[in-house]
Amino acid sequence: MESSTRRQATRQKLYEAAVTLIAEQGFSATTVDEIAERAGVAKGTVYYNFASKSVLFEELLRHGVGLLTASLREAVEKTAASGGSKIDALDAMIRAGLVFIDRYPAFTQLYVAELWRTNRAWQSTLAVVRQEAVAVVEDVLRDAVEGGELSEEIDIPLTAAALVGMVLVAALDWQAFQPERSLDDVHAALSRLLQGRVTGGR
Amino acid sequence: MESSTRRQATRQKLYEAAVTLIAEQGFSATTVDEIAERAGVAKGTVYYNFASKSVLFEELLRHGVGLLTASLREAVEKTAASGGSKIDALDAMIRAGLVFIDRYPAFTQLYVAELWRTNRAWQSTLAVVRQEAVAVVEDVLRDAVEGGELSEEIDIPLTAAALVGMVLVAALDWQAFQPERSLDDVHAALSRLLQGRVTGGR
DNA sequence: TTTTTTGAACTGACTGGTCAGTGCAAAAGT
DNA sequence: ACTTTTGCACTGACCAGTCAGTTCAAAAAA
Repeated sequence: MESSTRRQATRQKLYEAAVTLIAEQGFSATTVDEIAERAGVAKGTVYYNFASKSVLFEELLRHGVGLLTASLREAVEKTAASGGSKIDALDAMIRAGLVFIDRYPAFTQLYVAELWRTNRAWQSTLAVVRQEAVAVVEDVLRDAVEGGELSEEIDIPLTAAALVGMVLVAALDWQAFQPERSLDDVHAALSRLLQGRVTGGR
Repeated sequence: MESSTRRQATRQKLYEAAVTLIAEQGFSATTVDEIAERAGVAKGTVYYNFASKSVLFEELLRHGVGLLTASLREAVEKTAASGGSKIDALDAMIRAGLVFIDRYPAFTQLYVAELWRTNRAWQSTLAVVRQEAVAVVEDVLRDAVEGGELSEEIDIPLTAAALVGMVLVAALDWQAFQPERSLDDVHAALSRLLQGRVTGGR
């Protein structure tokens, strides 16, 4: 419907306004009035589209992680389609992660800031979407072990977490403290670490 | 004398109260009343000891990162004293980082949540203490390159950031989503990644 | 007509920060 | 010895301001 797309557009504007404000200030410090103003809509519109400030935030989280997950999956599929190894798929995911963070730095920032918090209303939502994203990495690691590309000794959940952390923190640090570097620089450094070309690797 | 230690003890109690509350709820969502109550002092005492809620938080950040930095440095020195290589020093720092996060999970959580935020009062403070901590890692990497243990091609700032991220995220994920794992498990997984024993490493 | 948005007024709960006053141990005064 | 003063550390009621959420009549799309 036409009506549906109009609402959709309004919601999108609210997402974009909320994500930057919350990334900068945090959830509690961001007021609904600010979000409405930045989105260029009336306050009433916020409450017409979302039941509450928390609900807006939760849907924003789902929306954002959905984009990331799709992007990671796409990277894996493309690698497979062009006959790459599982290690190539891991490398492609690193790049996809960097591109995502480069495109949506505010979302990433906010995600990291909230992920490990406890006692928050959206904690369970967050645990679910996190698992969806991490699972993509874990699946590739698992396939790589089964295919003999990786040692059977590796600890899949922990290694996946470490890889995600490597990308996440390197990218955020890049944006915040070394913005002059290029995406390729960052990718090269991470790739090197992944492939054991930092510490000799025997 | 006596008075000074009394103040010190009160400030310590306030740090401990603030760190868990802010880690759970975030800075803005945590009220000064809550901090005072958890510390077992009156609200006025908070303002007797700290100029404002923000100042309390800033000093808390300095205090905590100071502990971490000291711990990392100690790990490096011990390795050097027992004749270990620079790679051994890196590994020892990984463990020291894990031990720190295990001991002060709330602080770590709060640090990560605030580190990449912009437009916050304590942003500059945070940039300074971050650099102090990261510099310890960078120094070891630099020594390792000079000593020929690491390739000259590695990008020291980016690799340092990636290593820190690897430890940080793996540890927080361990605490939040896989608490049944042991510190040794996590250390082993990270060690393997560092030493290129995940992706064959040729 | 129906859906969506507007925008301003209002409420009630909550919060950072203030300040006059309390308790008390050590120093000063006698 | 004993009284008085000093000032540090702490207290908690209080205030002025803020914010999420509500309401609603009217306008603007579609």
